Amino acid sequence: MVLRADFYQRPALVVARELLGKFLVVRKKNGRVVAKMITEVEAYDGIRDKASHASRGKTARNAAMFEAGGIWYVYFVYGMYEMLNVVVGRKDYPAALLIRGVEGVHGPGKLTKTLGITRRFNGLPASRVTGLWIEDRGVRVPRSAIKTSPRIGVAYAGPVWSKKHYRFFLVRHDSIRT
DNA sequence: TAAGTGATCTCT
DNA sequence: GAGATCACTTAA
Repeated sequence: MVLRADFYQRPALVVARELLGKFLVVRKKNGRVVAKMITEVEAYDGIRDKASHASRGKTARNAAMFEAGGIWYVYFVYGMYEMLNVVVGRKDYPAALLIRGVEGVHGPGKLTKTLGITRRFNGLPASRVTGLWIEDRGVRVPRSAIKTSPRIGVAYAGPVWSKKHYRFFLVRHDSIRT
């Protein structure tokens, strides 16, 4: 089942947990469809989140974060890597989830490279139409399989926001059944 | 541990 | 326009 806009248009921390165990699906140029289970995400929640690109207001780059949930926010960093986020929450409340890992691919930069995801998806809906979407394939994730930690690479955000447990990841993959 | 890489943002 | 920074990765 393809996740629809109403799934995303809820609080970031709620959607973040529920995204674990869902499948990121991409239709490649050759028509082939690749689906991989999401295993690691990070939340960026609101304008007051000092680690978020949106903390200093709306710019050309982060505009997608201010839209209603259900679209992609893809940006380019370090001269090399595309970062894939899905926008969540309501319109004009900037929030997004960075997809950091899927099964077999650990790291947001590697993930986009492996799956061929680039900024061309920025601002587009997560749907079959655009060729990049997320599905619920019935995987049940027990709460005990989810761990949290501070987000990676956000020391600049100061002592409060850099330490929030906004990173969610799966452990004990073998305990998860379809 | 540090370099690589270029878009983006914040000053001049 | 210039300079600093950066939600990363890899090789050492």
